[in-house]
Amino acid sequence: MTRQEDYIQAVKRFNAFLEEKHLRKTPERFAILKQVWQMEAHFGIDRLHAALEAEGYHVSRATAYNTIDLLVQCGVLRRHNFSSGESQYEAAREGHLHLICTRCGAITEVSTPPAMSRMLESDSFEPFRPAYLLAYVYGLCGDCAARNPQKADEN
Amino acid sequence: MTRQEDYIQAVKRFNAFLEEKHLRKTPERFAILKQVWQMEAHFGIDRLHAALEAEGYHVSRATAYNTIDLLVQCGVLRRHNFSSGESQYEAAREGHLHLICTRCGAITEVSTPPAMSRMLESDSFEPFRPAYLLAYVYGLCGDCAARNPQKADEN
DNA sequence: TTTCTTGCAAACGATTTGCACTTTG
DNA sequence: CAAAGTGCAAATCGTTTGCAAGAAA
Repeated sequence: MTRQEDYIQAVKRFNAFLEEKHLRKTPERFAILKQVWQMEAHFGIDRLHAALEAEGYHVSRATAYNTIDLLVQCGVLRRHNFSSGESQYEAAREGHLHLICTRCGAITEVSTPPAMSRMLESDSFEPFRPAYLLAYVYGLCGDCAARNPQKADEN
Repeated sequence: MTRQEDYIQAVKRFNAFLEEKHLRKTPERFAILKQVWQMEAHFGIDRLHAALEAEGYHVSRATAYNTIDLLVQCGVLRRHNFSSGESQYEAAREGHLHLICTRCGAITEVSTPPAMSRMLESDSFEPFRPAYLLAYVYGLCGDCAARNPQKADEN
């Protein structure tokens, strides 16, 4: 699926969500959704807000928070609370997880091993009904591991 | 391994860590580690701090933060940033993941499917050297799913 | 005695909230 | 029109920081 197709799906889904919940379709909400698709993989509210301003489109921070929240609720975005600081968002797509270096904080993405994805489809968690999975592997990135040949800080 | 044995291991590990990093073995640090072992599964700094006060042991919030941080670094504790609010901590133990209800926020733990644990031992992430995994499955808990027979909010 | 720690309180920063004004349905 | 959404600024609240006093090494 292309980025463009993804975006169209996202708009559809957002529309459906707003209708189902009897929420209003304001221009701000769709402007934000559009901007979200122009952002790099991970972004915080601040960068999103700045990007909108840069395009000459002004929305209040409060509205940005509100809308992003709706986008997370309807499954278009995923929220990551990496370090305790700004939350990071990214377009929802399955099949990838985050490798987080405990020494330098670098975050890289890799595709999810199939065993892991399969897990979600099974009934392993009855009566819990899984929708999506967020997984974070902590350890040392290649660079830090090279600098510190002994072993990881944690385990 | 019993809770008691776990605690002894944790103290050992913390000691080794402090020595290796040339950090000091203050009574506050060990009092906090001890209290951590009396807490329920998940706790935040506030509850930890209150529990210490209740036992008549006073440490400043700053020290609590500092020590908890060291305990996370040395692998005795894991930090979870669930909702954007207070971080939650728990004693490190492998083999379990969190089910998070997107409707009511309830969090339950289940043991990790073996396929997932195995993943960590493989070289799947070279050159990244994995130490531990945190995984969160989002969806509807049994109760919320029952109340909302259609489907999950997100996917 | 040197350096690390602690406690306290002030500073920070991300997120939330209250309220008057618009806008959607 | 009624109800919801927006912008703004003030309020929250978890976490961090600066600094003087106290302990570990």
